Amino acid sequence: MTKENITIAALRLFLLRGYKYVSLVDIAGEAGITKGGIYHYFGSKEEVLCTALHYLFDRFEAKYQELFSCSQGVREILDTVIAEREMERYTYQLLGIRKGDYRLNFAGLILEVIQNFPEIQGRIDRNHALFCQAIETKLKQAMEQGEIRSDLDSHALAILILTMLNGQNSLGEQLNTPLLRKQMMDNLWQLLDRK
Amino acid sequence: MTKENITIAALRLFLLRGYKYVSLVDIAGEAGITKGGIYHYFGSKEEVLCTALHYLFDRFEAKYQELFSCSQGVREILDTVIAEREMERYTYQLLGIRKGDYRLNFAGLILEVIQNFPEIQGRIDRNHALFCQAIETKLKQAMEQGEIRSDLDSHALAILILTMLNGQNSLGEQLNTPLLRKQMMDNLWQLLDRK
Amino acid sequence: MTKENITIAALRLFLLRGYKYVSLVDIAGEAGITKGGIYHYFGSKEEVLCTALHYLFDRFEAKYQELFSCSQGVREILDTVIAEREMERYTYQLLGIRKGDYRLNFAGLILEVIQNFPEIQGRIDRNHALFCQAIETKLKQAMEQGEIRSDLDSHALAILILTMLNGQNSLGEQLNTPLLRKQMMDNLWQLLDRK
Amino acid sequence: MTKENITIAALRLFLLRGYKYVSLVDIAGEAGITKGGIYHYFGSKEEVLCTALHYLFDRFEAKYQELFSCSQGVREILDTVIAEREMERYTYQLLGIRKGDYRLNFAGLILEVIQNFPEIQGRIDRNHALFCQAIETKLKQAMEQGEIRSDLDSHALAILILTMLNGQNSLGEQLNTPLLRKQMMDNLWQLLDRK
DNA sequence: CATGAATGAGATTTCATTCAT
DNA sequence: TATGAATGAAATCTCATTCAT
Repeated sequence: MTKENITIAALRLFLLRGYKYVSLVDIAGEAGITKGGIYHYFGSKEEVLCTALHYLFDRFEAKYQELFSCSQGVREILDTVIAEREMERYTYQLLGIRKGDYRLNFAGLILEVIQNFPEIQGRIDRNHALFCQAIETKLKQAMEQGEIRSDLDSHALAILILTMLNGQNSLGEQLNTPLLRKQMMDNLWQLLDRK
Repeated sequence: MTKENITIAALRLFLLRGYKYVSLVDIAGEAGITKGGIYHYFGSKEEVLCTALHYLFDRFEAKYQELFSCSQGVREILDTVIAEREMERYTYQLLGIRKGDYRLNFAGLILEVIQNFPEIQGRIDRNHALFCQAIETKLKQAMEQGEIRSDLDSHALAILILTMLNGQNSLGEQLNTPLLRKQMMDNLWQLLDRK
Repeated sequence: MTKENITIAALRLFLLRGYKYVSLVDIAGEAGITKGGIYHYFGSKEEVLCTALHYLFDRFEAKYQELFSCSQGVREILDTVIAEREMERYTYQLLGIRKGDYRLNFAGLILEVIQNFPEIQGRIDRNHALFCQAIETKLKQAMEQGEIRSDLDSHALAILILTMLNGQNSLGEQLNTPLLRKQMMDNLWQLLDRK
Repeated sequence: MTKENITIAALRLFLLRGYKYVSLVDIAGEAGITKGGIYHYFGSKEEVLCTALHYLFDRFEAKYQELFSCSQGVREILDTVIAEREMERYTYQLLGIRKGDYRLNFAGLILEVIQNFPEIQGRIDRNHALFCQAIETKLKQAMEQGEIRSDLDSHALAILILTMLNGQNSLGEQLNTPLLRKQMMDNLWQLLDRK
């Protein structure tokens, strides 16, 4: 219970500011305990990071399955993921925060971690791979059922979609509005649509 | 002269490891002076960061102009930028390093800065905006000249391209190979091509 | 029962690493309980130390009596104590360890305690005094019976022997071999021998 | 200058209380600077310890040479070293303290270090070896010149003397008085004297 | 009896910053 | 200009101790 509190508090702060900008005092305060208490559950700050990211990825990966193996059409799913930023919404819900309160930065944390904590790289890569796989499977289905055009490479398409999702995080607020996301999605659909 | 040395040394290290993972001792060492000396040219570490980023963006923005206002066709330009990662290559050249030596992480630095240094956000947004503008102008031209289809919104397209570029940075090595980048580019062209 | 377990576990670790290098978690682990449990039997870590040392000294002092009041000649007893390091052997047996497993450092623990825990100094001094007394009594007997020369001061001799025993502990392995100990003993006998 | 100040301050405190009982704040205070300043000269607390011990041993070893290669007779030298505790007196002088101010515990520090800092063990062993060598050489000379009896093993004798010196440190004040030390020395001379 | 959660004081270490020279 | 000494705040981490259960 307390361990999960700490994990979630840490995750919230790491996503908000980045690993190096969050101190154990911050985490302890957010989790409602004291600094030393964290060491009852974790051996080091880095272990908190690992646990937090594994926690997040476990849930993300279940969420990917749920999203892409449902019976909805590809268009609806992509709308949910790209235009409505479902993963971001889900993260807020997971961490128990309302969207207006904080501005999370998932991509930033991942990039910080990738550069400086080699031992978590494997998990990040696996997460990316699972996400691609989920999209790709759905795309293949859709191609077989004539829902989208079938002369494109489904693997490359899946990566393109992942790339777009990651790229959205780097944009400032002016370039990341609901309207613009919807237009990007429309463009993507122009590409996929079977005419 | 010394100031530019420091700026470039700092930029190299910031891109390599992220702002918080680089100390002034590191920068001084890389620039061939001592820690105290940095304070002759800069008032604080944050000022070094600002200067370095402005330095980089100044050159980036000139580079955008050069890339997108040349007489080449859109396809060739996008190939250069997306598949061949021209901006990355250019950064290496600017900092006097060979590509094999280091692995830069532009997106990571930007996201770190966006989260924690509000005063540089403006410049980042401007940089994004200028990049979009350059693409957009080129796209409009191409539409007028019948080089690409003209029924798409050029602004949204430009943002889509920027998003893809940013997103590439977040991918691990397995998902960011020359071949995959080429396939992504092919997919993009399927969308743009006037059939 | 449990209390003696803890006492012995603590003694083992203190002798092995020194008081400050042993944590209550270590002791609890060695004793097969948890940290909190120690506080049922002891009021503080320092109390564990005191108890452990008193435990050791109680047995040491009984051992001195046994060694020096037996009917063996002085030479044999000194051989046992100096050349064969009987007290060390006895300590291993007391703590239930085989000699190869660990390398105890009795002198180190005593010196650490002497410097930093004044309240146990009395017991250490008493232990030294009892040891001296036991030797001295035996020496006097041997002088009366013409076993050793009788023109030396028995008190000073006893202290000299104690000093040698203490000093052996400080030596590295190269200067503390069975052969060298035997030679030291021979030299000592040259001094004592009635010619 | 400052570095030597820190080294000496640290040495003083380490000898007084033991490594683990001395904090960097203590050392900094004793040296007249602040905690952080120590890291200008030393990479870690352990490095301070190493430097301090090497500093001490360098001077000790020079002192051994001086003591044992002078033209005085063996008896006088041993009196100086054993009965008058010359090395202790010299240590006080080296660290700039008067004997009454502190009670140094050289043997305790050495034993703590031997157990817990393997990388300095070599130096300690070398120090012991050099000390033995110096005594042994002097003893051999004295045997040749008929100053002491020549039928004893000079190496074993040297170790016996070293052992006595080390052992003295472990004794409480009641067993380590000038008078008792003098008597121990007399006993030793009974052994060495050519009759 | 015993556990495990939690605290809080203190330890080592890092590092941006200042300043005399 | 530039250096190197020094500071001080803050970060990570350790651990004896307390206490509810």
